[in-house]
Amino acid sequence: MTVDVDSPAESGARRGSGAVFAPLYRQIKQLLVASLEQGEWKPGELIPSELELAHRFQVSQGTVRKAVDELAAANLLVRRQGKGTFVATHHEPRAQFRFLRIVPDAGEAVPAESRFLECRRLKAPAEIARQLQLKTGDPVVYVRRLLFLSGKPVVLDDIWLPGALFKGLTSERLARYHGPLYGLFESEFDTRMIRAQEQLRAVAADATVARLLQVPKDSPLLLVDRVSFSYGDRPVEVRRGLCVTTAHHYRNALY
Amino acid sequence: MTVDVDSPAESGARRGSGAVFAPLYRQIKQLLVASLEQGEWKPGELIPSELELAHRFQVSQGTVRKAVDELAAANLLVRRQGKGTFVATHHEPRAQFRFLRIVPDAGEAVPAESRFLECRRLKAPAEIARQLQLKTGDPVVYVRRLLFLSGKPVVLDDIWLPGALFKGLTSERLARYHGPLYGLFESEFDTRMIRAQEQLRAVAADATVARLLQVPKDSPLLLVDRVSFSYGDRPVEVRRGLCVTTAHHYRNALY
DNA sequence: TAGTGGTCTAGACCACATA
DNA sequence: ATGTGGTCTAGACCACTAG
Repeated sequence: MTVDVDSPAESGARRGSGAVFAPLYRQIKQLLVASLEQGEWKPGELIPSELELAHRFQVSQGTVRKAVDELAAANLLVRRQGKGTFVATHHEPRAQFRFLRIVPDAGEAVPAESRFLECRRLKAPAEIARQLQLKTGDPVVYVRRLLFLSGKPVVLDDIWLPGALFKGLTSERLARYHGPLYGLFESEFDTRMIRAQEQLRAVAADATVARLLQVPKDSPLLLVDRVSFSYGDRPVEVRRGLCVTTAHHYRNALY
Repeated sequence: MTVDVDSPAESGARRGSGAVFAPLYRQIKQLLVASLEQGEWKPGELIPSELELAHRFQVSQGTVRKAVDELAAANLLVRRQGKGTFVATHHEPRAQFRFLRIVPDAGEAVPAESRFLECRRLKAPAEIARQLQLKTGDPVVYVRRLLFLSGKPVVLDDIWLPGALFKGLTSERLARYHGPLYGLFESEFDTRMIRAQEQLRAVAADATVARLLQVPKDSPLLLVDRVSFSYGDRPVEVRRGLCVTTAHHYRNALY
């Protein structure tokens, strides 16, 4: 399910040898991930057919299929019968709500609208640096934005990104863009968010936050601390969201 | 992934006919779920081998394998190489943390301890009845309990269960039991929780809750509204948890 | 040694999309 | 008509478990 880096993974595809540390299809999977990471196929693009990949890697179609199956289950690839297999993208509407879990209590989920309040470079505080696997003081981009749902401010996000990856990111660039933030990141900065880990807590609104979210001071807010990862489990975003949950909630499914 | 009820599902397993509404392996899957639901194999028990099931259903081993794969992915079955395939159970430690998402900010997840405050029968309020797909006034069992982590009260749960399914459930029965609640439900009441849907919000503690959780009145608490489902997407539990998130948090993974 | 799930293959046919 | 993924089969062999 996850994007494991679970073995040395030789390139030689020998059948059932025993000297190989991972099953063939896992090796194929890692080769495909490597191609995705290196940008051989961009988000939204068609990848080669199963038969073509089978020839390339000198394995049977069934083995490629199993590798692709796992990548599709992990939302890295999307299969479309009759058309082919595509690299998943944060631009397709289907992917919108994978990382946006705040939905209205009643009615349909509505596309969110962003207002960017701040965007500036700064030296990473210790805690942020740790989470991004950087050194304290390394350059990071800091973004503060308000998320509006049905015209009401609902979420205040503070976002930290590694400066090295997001060089051209500015207030103007953000203001011009409309759509999911992760879409922008993948199109303009070659950084694709694959998975994220979140910690949720309830906190009281301080004066500044209360003003921005138009709620009374000390109102209970849902705090969502997120670290997002790209290929190879590299952390590439720290996000701290404060959500008003009077008319919205965070939805989750347990299996 | 989910336990779909996605077709009329004939029992006849004819190969690639076209008159059949679901692929063979989906039909097999539904037949397996039916056997689980009817208790042919109990939680923790070994189910027949793939070859045996293939003979029973008159399909190839590969088709059974695909059906079992999906059921294992949905956590209904557990495969153990060399031993066989087992019915998943809430008793095995592996399953504990699937439905308990509250973990300490630091240190390892510790087994939770329950103190039951109340357990009584009552007529279902409208909202609870709706969520349990009962009629208002139908009998339900109401349970209130405190969850302790490392000796501290952390979660106050209010739980509603269909009275028809939980006839013998009493305070004494609960007090005697140690372990996960869903383990008790599956062993003693033949009701297995398969999946759940949650809504999270931040709220302020009222006087009663504050006293029970040993926090100041109006402290921000994490409210977790859960509906749990058994086989066939039958709702069988409504749970409303209030969590102190000063030293703990709700953890979640996004893919 | 025997039985189980796990991997891999090769080939057939179906369902869907496009030209 | 062609090419894609989706399903199904049959058979071989591997890895793990237990008697």
